[in-house]
Amino acid sequence: MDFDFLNELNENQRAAVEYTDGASLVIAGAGSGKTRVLTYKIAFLLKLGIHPVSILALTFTNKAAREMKERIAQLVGEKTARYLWMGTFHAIFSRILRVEAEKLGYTKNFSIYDTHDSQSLLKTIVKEMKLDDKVYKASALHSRISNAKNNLISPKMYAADGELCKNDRIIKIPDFAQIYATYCARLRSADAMDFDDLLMQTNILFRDHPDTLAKYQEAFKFILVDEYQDTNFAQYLIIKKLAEKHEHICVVGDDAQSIYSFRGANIDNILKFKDAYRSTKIFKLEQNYRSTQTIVNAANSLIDKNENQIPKKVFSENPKGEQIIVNTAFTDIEEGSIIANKIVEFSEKYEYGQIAILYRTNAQSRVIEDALRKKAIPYRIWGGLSFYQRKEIKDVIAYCRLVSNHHDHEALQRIINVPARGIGDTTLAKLADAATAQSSTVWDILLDLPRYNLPINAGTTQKLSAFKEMILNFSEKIETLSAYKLLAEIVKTSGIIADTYSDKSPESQSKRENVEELLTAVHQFCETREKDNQTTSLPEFLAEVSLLTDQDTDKDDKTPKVTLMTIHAAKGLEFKVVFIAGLEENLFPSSFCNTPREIEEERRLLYVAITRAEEQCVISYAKSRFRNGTTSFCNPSRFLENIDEKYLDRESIGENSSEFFRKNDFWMDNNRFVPKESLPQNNYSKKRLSEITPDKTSNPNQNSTYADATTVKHSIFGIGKVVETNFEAGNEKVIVDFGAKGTKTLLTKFAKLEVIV
DNA sequence: TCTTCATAGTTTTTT
DNA sequence: ACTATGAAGA
Repeated sequence: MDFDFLNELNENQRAAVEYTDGASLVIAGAGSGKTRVLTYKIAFLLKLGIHPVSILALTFTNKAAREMKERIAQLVGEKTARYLWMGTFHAIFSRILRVEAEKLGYTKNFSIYDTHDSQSLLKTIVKEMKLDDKVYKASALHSRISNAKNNLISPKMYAADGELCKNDRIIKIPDFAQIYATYCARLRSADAMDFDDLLMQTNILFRDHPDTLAKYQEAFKFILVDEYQDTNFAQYLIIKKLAEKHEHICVVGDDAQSIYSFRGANIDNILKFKDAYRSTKIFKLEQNYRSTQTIVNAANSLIDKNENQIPKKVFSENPKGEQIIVNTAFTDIEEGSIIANKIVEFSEKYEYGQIAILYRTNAQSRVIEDALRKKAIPYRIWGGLSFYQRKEIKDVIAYCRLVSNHHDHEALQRIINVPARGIGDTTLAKLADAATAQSSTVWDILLDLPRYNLPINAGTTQKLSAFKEMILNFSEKIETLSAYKLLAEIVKTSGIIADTYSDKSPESQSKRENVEELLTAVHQFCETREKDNQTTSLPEFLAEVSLLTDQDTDKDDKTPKVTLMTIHAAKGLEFKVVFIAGLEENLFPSSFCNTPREIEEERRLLYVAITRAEEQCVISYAKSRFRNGTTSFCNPSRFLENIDEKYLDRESIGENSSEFFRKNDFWMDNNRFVPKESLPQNNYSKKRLSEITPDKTSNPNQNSTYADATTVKHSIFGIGKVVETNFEAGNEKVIVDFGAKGTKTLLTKFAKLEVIV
């Protein structure tokens, strides 16, 4: 047998890979080849003859699962790798829950409520209970419920817990337990689970059905868990139960990279792993292959300031490398410009694709984007508003959900009047009230509308009936049509995007394209499943798509681009050059942090950010920043003091900031400081000025960001030349000649144009 | 009932 | 800045 690939591992890595006797904990420092150990271990097991379906490998994101599967496929072949149980906790256990749904009182087509659905449901409940929605905020309630579920506290247990209820009274939400109970009841009647249910219901399944548990214990001979430091109690317990029989469990993680406690992740899971599994053997991977010595040492000097951690000494034998550059900017806008300039400088040595800009919050991306666009630096953003969160996509998905599960109330509520068909809020409220009164669902009311004698006029009754018939008609085709064909029919006959055909605005255009993109995705789904001789019904597509929240749009554009993303999203990735922006108090660490424990997590977050860099790391902060509608002054982050000064190179202090401040040479525009000259070739001051005092009589081009005849690139239309620009109601419009693709009018705030130099 | 306009409230990180 | 809700007009 061919085990040559093991030679690519160092001694510790290899030991971890080859150990298959009992439980093992792999403590893997940043860049120490954690993923490699995991993939090779799975490949090793497969080559030993273990059948892929008896290996369960759990990852933190869909992307991680996908990539790991690809790498394993390279080692053992695609045909074998395909059968691995590999995916996120949520994806894997939703699969199992669909199979076992009836045991828990759900159907196999249960809906999955996303965060938005959950909060919308909570709002309804708060309203129904006539509580103050300012005291009972949906987001706060939801995170509380999420917390409870992740700790496996059911509504009953919650209500019975004196401590918890007393605490609720103290923070003035005494009715929380009741809300929680109603929320769960509503989910159940809608035949829906929220994200946290996927873990909680799995636990209930395993608790109440020992035979089922035994079946999966037997099935999964080997269990591997990636990013174990970020598991919560519900996940811990699922693993514990599944692994009980064979204790062939291997978890990999790094306590120094635990950054998801806000989601219930419990760092104790990794710190106390050896207490949970008595046979535990611990492997430590301490050699960092990714980064320069300077970067590793700087990161170490930072993380040393944390009290709670497993002792380890990560080291690098790579070249010493450059120092970490620290830049100070006067404003957030200038920060963006400094970063853009630096990228231009680096671009002689590095490709854009090797550069990443990381930040604490998504909101920070905007100014950076602006700066990059000015310099014509191509970039792509990860996260933010993802494809599946767009209105039109959510609408289409809601149709699918209602078609496969008539009791999905959030879906029904969303689309009963999309497109407008004369069924307004009042009518829906009448239906919903009746449903609550009958303790059934709106759909049940619709099925037998005349019987309930609701005060709804004949016209509306007719419309409701038509809607019901339409959905029923779709539902009838679930078995006979593929997901693609059915979805195409839904899009066509429901008229969701009908109005966008008559409208030539870029918004409608992009709506249509997004829906078409979704159709392409379904098409691909069907094709792949057909190849594997699997069925391709709509509910099956839905089951997959409900958990595909982000970053599935890897449009295979070949052009190298600078990557922008939050640090959380960057976990597990690496880049030659990493910029970390916004190192300011109240931003990083976030102002939401109060306890030392929370500060430690933020410090770990910066540790994660720094250790993404292979060769160059550039940190920056601004002295003033536009946030929440106002400009506020900020102080440099305390974490800057935490990094040993000898690894830092503080550049360009005051070079073009404080001086300008002194000279008063900046615009104070809408409470925002805009340095006049600090940005090379910038048009900000002009642009801003034009926005305050739109002057239609003057030549509009003078105010524009895009001069006439500028060559620009549009993601869809390609390369074109600017013909005309103007401002209308503060919106910048450009007319661009795309040659063969025609001349288009674009709103610059929607169309992301790149300036081509 | 739908559309438009105005106002208010809110912004950490994600499956 | 941006969205989400509410009020007024069509």
